[in-house]
Amino acid sequence: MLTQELRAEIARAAERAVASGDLPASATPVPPFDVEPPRDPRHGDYAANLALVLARAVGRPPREIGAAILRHLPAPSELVDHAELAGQGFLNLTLAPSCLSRWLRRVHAEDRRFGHTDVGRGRRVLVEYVSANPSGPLHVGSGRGGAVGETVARLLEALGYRVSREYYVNDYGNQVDALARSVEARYLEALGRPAAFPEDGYQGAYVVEIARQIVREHGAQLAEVDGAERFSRIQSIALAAMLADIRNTLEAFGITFDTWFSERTLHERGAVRRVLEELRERDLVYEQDGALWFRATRFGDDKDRVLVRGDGRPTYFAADIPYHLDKYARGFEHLIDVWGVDHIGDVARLRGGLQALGKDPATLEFLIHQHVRLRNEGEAVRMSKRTGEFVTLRDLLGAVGRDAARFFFVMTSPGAPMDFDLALAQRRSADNPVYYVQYAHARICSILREAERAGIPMPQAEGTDLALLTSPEERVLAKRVIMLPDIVHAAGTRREPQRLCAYARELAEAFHVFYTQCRVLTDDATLTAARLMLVDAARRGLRNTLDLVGVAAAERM
RNA sequence: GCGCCCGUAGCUCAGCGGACAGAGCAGCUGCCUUCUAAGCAGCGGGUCGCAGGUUCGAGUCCUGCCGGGCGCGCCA
Repeated sequence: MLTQELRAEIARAAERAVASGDLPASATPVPPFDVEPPRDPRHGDYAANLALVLARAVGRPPREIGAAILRHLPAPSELVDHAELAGQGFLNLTLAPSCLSRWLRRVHAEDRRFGHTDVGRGRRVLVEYVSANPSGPLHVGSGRGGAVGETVARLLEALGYRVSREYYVNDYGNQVDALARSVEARYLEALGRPAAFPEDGYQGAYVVEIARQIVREHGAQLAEVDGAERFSRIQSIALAAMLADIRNTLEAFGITFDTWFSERTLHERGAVRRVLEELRERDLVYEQDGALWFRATRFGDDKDRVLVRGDGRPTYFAADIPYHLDKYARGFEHLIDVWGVDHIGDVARLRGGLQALGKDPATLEFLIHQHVRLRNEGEAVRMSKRTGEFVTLRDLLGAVGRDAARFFFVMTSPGAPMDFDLALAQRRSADNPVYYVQYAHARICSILREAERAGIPMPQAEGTDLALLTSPEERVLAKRVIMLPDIVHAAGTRREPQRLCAYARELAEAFHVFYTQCRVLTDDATLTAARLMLVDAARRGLRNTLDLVGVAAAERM
């Protein structure tokens, strides 16, 4: 990362200042400090706050410290053209032309890997997301979880982690039982037989559709078999149908999971029972009112939690503990659960359950995303899964397309509730920020096609004089492109995928401004070569950013 | 009542303890015989919910309050 190079350069200057007696020894070891682009372009390309950070420890005014560091900072150098002391003690740096050139060449050399780093060092991370109950089609809230989870997974891969994507299938318990009873009733109805539709049943048309599918494939045959057997067979058919639908929808959304983990298997192979026994041995459970309770309050939860109900059936929580133990057992060092806000109350108990069994809470992380409020021309769209009146993720994809949906879901902070206005997103117009970014990419591709048509060869990294790129528009574009590694690092380590969308927009803006000010294909062959390399670097930066968000980098629009 | 999250321009939202708080939309004004006008340039628009505190420095961190959302089940 460029900021790391600059940070190291400034830290070395501070060390030299200490060595020469210009700064007291208390300035070393050099503490962490920020190097970032200032808001005001008059403050240079990057600003460092080391002098301000050191003021307290050194006991001297920041400007005095900054002046001492500045005296030992070589400039002009290959990295920094010039540096100046400003404001309360900022060191404002202007990058050397050779620095921009070197990084632009790096963009070409690394191509699809530009922006990637290796802070993860191959550590294994499991990202679990979506994990919606297979009792109905995915709704738009799952779309947000999917987009956020997928982008976080891609960010972590770009940071050098080995990432696995997992969907936890709740194929056990009340909800899938209700699904099976609903399908069973519709099946019997379809055969013209009397059937009472269950009170807690799912009303949606998809239930009728699954019932029809069973009629097509099995006729009346299943109606003849014994009740328990029939229920079980219908349940597995219904489950398979729902999961196929969910999987297809997610694939259309650009998301593919490595693992679909079945909750049922945890019960069947005794993993739930073993965890209960272990908790009992450690005296972390007690019986009350016929139920088995976990002493969650010992681990920071605000009340104890039921593991086994009075009727002997384990709760969802009881299976969640062995599920997460299984993740660790499979070799993952760090777990990220991307959950909807409706599960926020379950975080403390799961954290407590795993802590009780010796797992380090720091290795289990929750990324909670808030609700999506659907709107149509500003008016709220009512949704209810039970009555079947809701907008599915598939509906959304059909209406606004995958690119707009992915970009919109990632664009806002996961922690803030978001409004998704269907009518607005359906208007395929400039209102939509995703087009602004895609359009920049398409324009670059158009220039490259035009260059090819005119027989202008793509410049080679060696022999192209990038020092010709001196106008403000060219420098801003170059600087934005080479920021990508820092952006990916911040977005990934802080789990703030929305930074990618903000950056994509800024990079596109820098290109559009450049485009209106600077002509790429000119009679000047050396300038043309330099600008071709610049826009080709911008193309790679935009494409790599959009790849992380899951949005297509359109070559024509 | 308790817990978590959110309060930033008319609307939807960005904003990494740093310098004069930004974008898009909406409104108004200009710019296409030249690589895509899905673009660019400009004009307006703010007590960053309120009050304290920490800090050289707070929209950002801490505390309290106000407003909103979600959760607080032997549902998932």
